[in-house]
Amino acid sequence: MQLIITEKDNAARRIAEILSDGGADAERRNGVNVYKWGGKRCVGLSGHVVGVDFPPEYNDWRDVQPAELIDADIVKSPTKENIVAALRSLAREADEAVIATDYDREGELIGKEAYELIREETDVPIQRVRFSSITENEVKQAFGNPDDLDFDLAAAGEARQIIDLIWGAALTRFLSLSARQLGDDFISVGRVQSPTLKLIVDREREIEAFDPEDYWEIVADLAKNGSGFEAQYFYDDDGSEAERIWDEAEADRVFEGISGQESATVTSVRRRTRTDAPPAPFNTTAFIQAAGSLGYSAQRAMSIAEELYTAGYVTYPRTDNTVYPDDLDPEELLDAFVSTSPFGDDAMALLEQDSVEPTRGETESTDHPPIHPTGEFPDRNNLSEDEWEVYELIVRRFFATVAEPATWEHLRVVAEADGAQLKANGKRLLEAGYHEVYPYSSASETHVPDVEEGEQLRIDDVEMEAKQTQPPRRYGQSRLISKMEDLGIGTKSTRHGTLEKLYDRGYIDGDPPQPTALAKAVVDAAEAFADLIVSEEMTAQLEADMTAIANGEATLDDVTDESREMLERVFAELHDSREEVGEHLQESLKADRTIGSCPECGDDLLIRRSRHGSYFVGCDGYPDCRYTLPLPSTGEPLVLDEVCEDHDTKHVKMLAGSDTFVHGCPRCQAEAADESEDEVIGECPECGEEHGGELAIKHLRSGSRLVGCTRYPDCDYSLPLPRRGDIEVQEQRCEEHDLPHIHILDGADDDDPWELGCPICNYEEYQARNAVEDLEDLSGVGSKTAEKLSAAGVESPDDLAAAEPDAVAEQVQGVSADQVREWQTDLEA
DNA sequence: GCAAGGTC
Repeated sequence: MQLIITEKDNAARRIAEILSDGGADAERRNGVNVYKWGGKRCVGLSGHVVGVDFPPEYNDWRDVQPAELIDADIVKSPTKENIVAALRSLAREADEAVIATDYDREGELIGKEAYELIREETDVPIQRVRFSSITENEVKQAFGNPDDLDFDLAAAGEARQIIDLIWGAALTRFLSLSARQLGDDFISVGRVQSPTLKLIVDREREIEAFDPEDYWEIVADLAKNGSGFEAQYFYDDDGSEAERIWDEAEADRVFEGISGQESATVTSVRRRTRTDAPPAPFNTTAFIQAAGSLGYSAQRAMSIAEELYTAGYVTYPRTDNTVYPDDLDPEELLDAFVSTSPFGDDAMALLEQDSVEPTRGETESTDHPPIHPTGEFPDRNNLSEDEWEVYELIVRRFFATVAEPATWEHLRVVAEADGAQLKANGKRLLEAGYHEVYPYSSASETHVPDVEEGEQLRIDDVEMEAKQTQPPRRYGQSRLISKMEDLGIGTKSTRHGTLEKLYDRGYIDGDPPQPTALAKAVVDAAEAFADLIVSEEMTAQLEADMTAIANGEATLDDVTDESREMLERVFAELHDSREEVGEHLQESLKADRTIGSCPECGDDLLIRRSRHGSYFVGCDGYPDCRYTLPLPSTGEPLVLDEVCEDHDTKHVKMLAGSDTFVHGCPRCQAEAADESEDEVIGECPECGEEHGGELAIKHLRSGSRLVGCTRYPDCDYSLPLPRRGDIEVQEQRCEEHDLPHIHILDGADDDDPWELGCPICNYEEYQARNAVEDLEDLSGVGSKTAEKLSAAGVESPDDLAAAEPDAVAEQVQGVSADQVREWQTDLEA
């Protein structure tokens, strides 16, 4: 039997299809898909299935000096047990193996990992095939000319793994230990995350150091016949054009001069035609950027693209390539859209062009094509709105890459008034070209009328605007990702994840991301003692070393030994500064948690964590001062820059994924609760009859509101109410529970309140909805299936776990008993 | 529990 190994299941399926001429069957082994036909088996890995780490005796951070990690052994162990087991068992049945992982460095290393696992089972021949895209031609060609694994290239990848682990782990542990941050809140550094963080911190430093300067600009409204347009004053500044006037008296003088004139005389008219080339095919970075301008975060854009890829609608979304491969026939792909809505007309128009010649970007690589639609067309109803919007972006980008350039007419008019020059730049779209099919890049025109030299233009109005120079802008997420690409740090698959990591570590917050005091302290410390780890130079050096290993000019040991020596020197320096570094980090951690000063003793008011893990606001003077304020029980608190004017206290935001909300000033929240009175609305269903408990609308000091029993804490019956909006009790009462209906006014539109209805009914509906949503979250239960299940009485994961598989299969069309058993196994896990 | 790199 011949065993074929690919990097992912998707590639395994497609290669099996090609090599078997569509005759392959799929079976499962250890939960892994295996495709079989004739004497062949094809299995997909899931990227790396083994990982590097230190031996277990190095696991205790307190027991091991961080520097000891530098010379510690490094062991490889399976990270995907089921796949490794499937591979081993297939290997025992094989009499030859072929490695068909991606055609790049990491693919070669993943191939070597598979090679070593197979070698532990058998000594059958193992070959390597390489192809740059999974098409019939390329794949058959590659399998007809197998080669050997490139162990030097794989070793280059291993050197990276080792260096990243040693530097990252040793320095991360050092900083975490020095600041006594050992729990979930450890302080991390790494070859990619730290230079990225430094980009953000450096920009913030520029913004903080920025000293704004005053300047003035003068704009005149000119008119020819009835047609008005704006023209801006400019002057010659050492051969270049300048609009900003730095001296107020000078600005006044120019302003008065122009204002005293009735008209301006045209001194020059220049017309130019400019072509505006269509964009290059999408690589990951360009895609993230385009999705970013539609409002998607980098992470969200990638996760939608991955779903579209898994569903078969778009190609692999992780790619650097910006040149379509030869085997992509653009006309054939356009054809696939001709009969679809809403793309049919555009596809037809593109096919009618004289030629369909795609644009080419700068990077051509061998692993995956640029992101483009596959031609498999989704049913719009099966996609969420976001998925559809991103799909449309990818389709339209493909359209744009095969469309004609746009042409613009630029018209520049200069007129003179009182010796001052005024300019107007007009822009008119002559040929829309690719803009017809790609509405995402701006095609807006600026109107300037046709004029001739010597013509008089009426001056309708003149304005002088006082302005200030602005600090540089913070980098947005997609800007950071393209900056990372420019600097060569991270990869197409990891850059968006690195940003996510910086958020998780408490280094940045908000969008555009803003660094915390901790982030600044980490960058300070690294700059002082381990400059390399915050510099893109580390990656550049590593790349050069890896190239040398791949070319056989250096060995893995040469490179890793040298790197170990450099890190030894870093630790020699760090040794004496451990306390100083730790103190600086701790001060910054405290600054990030400080919201103001204590109203009772004036000490710092901090966000603290109780022994049970819940957050609250407490005084730094504890135990002498016992002032506290509660915080909401959901989410992680984040201190905002915004300050409450009444209490000189910073606002707090609670981060809880999609339930994130701004709590505001904790003192205001507590005071509002103290001043509010409970409003009784009915009898407590739990203890009303027996003890006379009543239900009341209550405001808690933590900012939450609820309908709860007046006998609390003897009776803890309660129903949650929304955190925001005015609560309005209605006349209308619920017949079943004898409680008044409730409306929530969010202030935006008082005529259209949120009609909550009876609080008990509302809460019951809310719970039922949540249960069905939990059902949908189970892998394999789509929203349609969840609907059908709940119609059959299976309304929550608990119901499903308790259900009789055969009975469910009988009641719900399209669901088998085996399927139900599989869900039940997942539920137990 | 540390990194970065694959993949889901």
